[in-house]
Amino acid sequence: MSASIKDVAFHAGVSVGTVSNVLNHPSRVSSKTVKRVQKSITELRFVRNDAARQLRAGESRTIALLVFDAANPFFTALARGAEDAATVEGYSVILANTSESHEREHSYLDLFEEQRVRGILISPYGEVEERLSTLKKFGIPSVLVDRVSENQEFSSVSVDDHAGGTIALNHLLSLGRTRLGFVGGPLEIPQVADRLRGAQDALKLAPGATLTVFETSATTVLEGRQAGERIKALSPAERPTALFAANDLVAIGLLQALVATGSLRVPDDIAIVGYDDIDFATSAIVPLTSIRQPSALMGETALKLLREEALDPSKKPRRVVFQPELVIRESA
Amino acid sequence: MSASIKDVAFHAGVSVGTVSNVLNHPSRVSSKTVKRVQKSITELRFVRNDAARQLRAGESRTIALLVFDAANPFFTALARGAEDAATVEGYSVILANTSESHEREHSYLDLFEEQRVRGILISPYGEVEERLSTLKKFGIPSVLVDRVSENQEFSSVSVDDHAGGTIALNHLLSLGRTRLGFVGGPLEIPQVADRLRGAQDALKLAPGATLTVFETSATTVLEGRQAGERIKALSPAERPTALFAANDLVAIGLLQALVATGSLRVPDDIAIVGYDDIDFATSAIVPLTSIRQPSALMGETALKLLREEALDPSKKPRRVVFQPELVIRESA
DNA sequence: ACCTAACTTTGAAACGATTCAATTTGGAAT
DNA sequence: ATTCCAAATTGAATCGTTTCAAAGTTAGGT
Repeated sequence: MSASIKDVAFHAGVSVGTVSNVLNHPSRVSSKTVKRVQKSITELRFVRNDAARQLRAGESRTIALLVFDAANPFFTALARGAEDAATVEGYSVILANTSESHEREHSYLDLFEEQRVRGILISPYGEVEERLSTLKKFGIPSVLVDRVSENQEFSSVSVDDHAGGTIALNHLLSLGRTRLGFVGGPLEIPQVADRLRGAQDALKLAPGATLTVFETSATTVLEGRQAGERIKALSPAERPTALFAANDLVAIGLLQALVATGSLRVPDDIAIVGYDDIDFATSAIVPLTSIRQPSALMGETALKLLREEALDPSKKPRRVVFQPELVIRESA
Repeated sequence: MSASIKDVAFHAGVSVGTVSNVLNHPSRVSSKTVKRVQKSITELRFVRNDAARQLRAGESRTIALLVFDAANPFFTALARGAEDAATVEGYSVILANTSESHEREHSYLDLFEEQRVRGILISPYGEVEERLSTLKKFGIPSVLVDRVSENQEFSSVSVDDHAGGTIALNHLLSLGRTRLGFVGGPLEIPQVADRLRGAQDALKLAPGATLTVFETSATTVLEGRQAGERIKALSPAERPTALFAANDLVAIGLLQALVATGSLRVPDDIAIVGYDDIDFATSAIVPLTSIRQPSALMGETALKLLREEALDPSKKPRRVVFQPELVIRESA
């Protein structure tokens, strides 16, 4: 169908080796020949066959990014960071969406192995470390994203949720609020638990301040709104004057319950800090103060770690932990 | 590094041809041999090298899906539909994100051509039909998604926005409202214009009803809120009693302006219909009545059209247009 | 004019799978 | 025991690249 390197060689009157050199090591070829070959390439619309190149070279130039929820803004930002970094290195990133399915997670890993991708960036949904471990033995390294490796076998890029909790609480304390509340759950989710612990640890340094936990069964807008109703029903004396929500969705739910019906003012009566700094945070009824994770930077870093492992498979895994950042808007 | 078909053949004491047959045409091989070979395959952890297979077979089993905004819930749903359909056919889908960059759009098309993907599903960002046309000549078919082909050269899957507008307006009329408003813009965006025209055409059949257009400069929450402020400032006599928003983001902005400050009730004073039925529609302050597009079905259909073209490249392009659907919640 | 060193170009081998014509095997029928 | 046929198996050729040792070319110094 399309022209091969042989056709180009014939058309330009040189050998296939020379054409290949024009493609991969132009400095080895005289500039006159380079020009002639390139002319043939455009005339014949030659496009390198990646399968053949990869077969011979033994390694591909694609990196796979496997996430369990491609719709999550955090992951799309991360993907963009990884893609940018990959482009610089001459790699391309293909994105695959687990869609929170164990089966899909495995079948994509199978596909990537057949394709002999250069490496895998993965935000694991199920238990895959063992599988990744065999892949590593066969020359396909992985880097974990937004999750640390249980057995230290893999490099990882994550965010310090404990620090995020501390930052959020300190901000609320700095506003002079002392009757505080944490809204979110379930507390089994590591991220939620870490954020709460970070807040509690910050509290220890603030004598006189209290932190009540309002646990929810999920971190959704709906659960946030229900928690908000509970809080609104409290007497002014026991009602917290500041809330730290486990994520922005919960915070938006809180806003809806507290503000929409007009009974309380944010931040005057109750200050609110969210987490994640999603796009909707800016356009909430009251623009939301939130904790931002450096998602694009995380993607970029994950790619760099992957490249390190690809170059030297015996390299000791590195664990990179990013610090979150406070973004102040109007809600606190 | 990893075992090849030759290693498996040696280990099982058969020829490479037999191993290949076990992999691709098991019926041609005696069951005794099949078993023995499969044992060797698992013992050696043999995994087919896709590059070699593809080189020899001349065609890949991957389909590329290229969208300009992977974060848009509409596209992720569409992607899922396409993936499901692909799995059934034995194909896999890789997702690439243009990120609203012309350069990226082109470089991904280059990559796909090098990889000789089996076909491309694309929601074009820039002017790419010419490029797709050459790809088609070289055996890589494309199907346009959420956009129709200008020169009829490609199959496409889209949604009837005109009908969506009609459905929305008829619903508002059926609630007995006669002073209506359309909020959204810019009107140069084909989707927005079609929705408005659909609404205007429905209006013609309802004597006595009027439709005022409140144009915005973008379809965002912020613009929706500003439009809402303008509408709130109108005298009760001229204020519409029902609004049709060009999309859910605008509708959410309207809700914020009208409801959050407590002066008007939705739907009692003003009914609101959105468009797209995004996740946030359910969790808006007042759960939003909206127009849903069958995103997953669209992905599935796009994949089927692509397969048709892949099997018979001379096939005439087909244009599939889906009908949107009204989802009634509380806002109207 | 000749030698050398540096630079160019060549062409065959290799990557790992699939295909298919040719060969071998195993039974059934005689 | 012999013949014959279908079923099973073999192995060489092939896909399009890259690599690299070997051969060829050029120019500079004497």
